[in-house]
Order: sequence, then structure tokens, then C-alpha cells
Amino acid sequence: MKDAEKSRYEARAKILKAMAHPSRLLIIEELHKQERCVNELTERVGADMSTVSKHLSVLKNAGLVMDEKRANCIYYALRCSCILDFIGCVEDVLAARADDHQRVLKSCKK
Amino acid sequence: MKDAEKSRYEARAKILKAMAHPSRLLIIEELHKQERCVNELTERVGADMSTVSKHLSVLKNAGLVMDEKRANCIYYALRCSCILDFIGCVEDVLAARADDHQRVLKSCKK
DNA sequence: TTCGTATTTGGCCATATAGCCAAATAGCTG
DNA sequence: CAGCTATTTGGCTATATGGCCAAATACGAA
Repeated sequence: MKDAEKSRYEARAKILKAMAHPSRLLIIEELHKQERCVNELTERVGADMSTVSKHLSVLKNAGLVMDEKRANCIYYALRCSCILDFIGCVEDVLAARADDHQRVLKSCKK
Repeated sequence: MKDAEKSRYEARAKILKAMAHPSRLLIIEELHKQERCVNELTERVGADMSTVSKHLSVLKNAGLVMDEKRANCIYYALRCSCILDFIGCVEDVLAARADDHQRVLKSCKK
């Protein structure tokens, strides 16, 4: 793998890696609905606040979310909603897998 | 997080996690062009064959690729090409980030 | 069956991740 | 300034990952 190629794939992998965690996927969907502060997300995720804070910093570091301080809260928001298309793509993959599964089952019953 | 919700997010995360590695992204693109055996992919990736074999098993386990034995080779192929749309989505995110970056730079120069 | 090629598996190590708790920090608001 | 609330950071542990090497396995062909 050449260097230029390598760094292109690394950049992509970084985005995917940041999304590749159940709690972070939940956070992304939640933020798609509306911006939220750490407190609210913590409640939603059901983990320690420090854990949620770290998840948010992963997302921020990947450029997927941004934060803004207002009053005495830090509000997090999705940086680009195209991320949701993404989840749509994942669902397509899952659906395709399910279809295959059905097909296999049917062919077994014959 | 409720149980049903949790397993939905876990299923999605599994797919993303399987893709979230530079070598695996390369493999996916390579397989999109045409099916390949481990040998060929090993050469392309530039890692130990055992390493590539393990990457392939991760992809297979996530349902992203399938394998078929022919002659004395095992050929791997993409299970659904919608995975490529996926990479397109990642590129959109990267592009959006780059745009933001440009905007910030411009506003600094003012 | 025996050889040889293709692939996977197991062992091992180094590094990364996720989680919690406790402590530190930030920054309103009185 | 002092207190309070929101958030982050550091420390620690357990587990997972990625990499290579060496060994095991699978299987077609002679």
C-alpha cells in the first residue's frame, strides 16, 4: 500500500471507527433530533457521565460533532447530518443480510 | 438504553467496526472491482498472509463478504455492493469537514 | 498416498478501548 | 470571592485488536 493510499484509508477508517460503538450510534441519532448537553445524553445512554464525555470527545475528534457552551451547559450537535445517510447505508447492509438469510432458509426447506 | 434498542445499535456497530480498518477498507474496494483470493489481497495490502486472512474473517463474520472455493484457491467477494455507497458517505463527511476547515481559515484571514 | 500450494489457527506481544471511580477543572451566579 | 453545577481528566482494570511467526490444516494433483 502506498503512503498516499494509506493515509486516505486511515482517514476513512477514523470516521468509521468513531461511529463503531453502540453508545456513540445512539448519541449520533439523539443529536440528529436535537442538540443535547452531556447530562441529558448520559441519562439517555445509561452509563457513567465520564464515559459519555469520553465518547463525545471521540466523536468530536473525528469531526462528527461540535460543541458550544451556553449558560452553564455544553451543548453538542451533529456536525453534518449526512452522517445519518450513513446509518441508512448500514441498515441496507443489514437488510441485505437478512434477505440472504431468508433465501437460504427457503432453499433448505425445498 | 432498552434491550431491543441496545441490540439494534450493536448490530449496526458490528458492521461499522468491521469496516473501520485501513486494510479492510482497501480489501473492500479491491473486492468491489473483482473477486480475489487471499494470495492476491495479501500482495495488495502488503501484510502477512495470516493477518490478511484474519481481516477477511472479520469481514466475513460481519456478513460483508463471502467466500467460495474454486480450483485450489478461496475466492472472496463483496456480499452487497451497497457497502460502496457507504464509503461514499464517509467521503461526504470528510469533504464537509474540509469545507468547514476552509471556512475557518478564510474567516481568520479577514 | 504423498507432495505441494493455499489458507487458517494458535501463540505471543504491544497497543488501544471501554468502563468505573475519584479528583480536578471550568465557569455561572449569588 | 465562594459555592455550585457541569464537564473533563487521570488512574486503574479487563478485554479486544492487530501484527508477526510458526505450526496446523485443507485439498488438488501427480
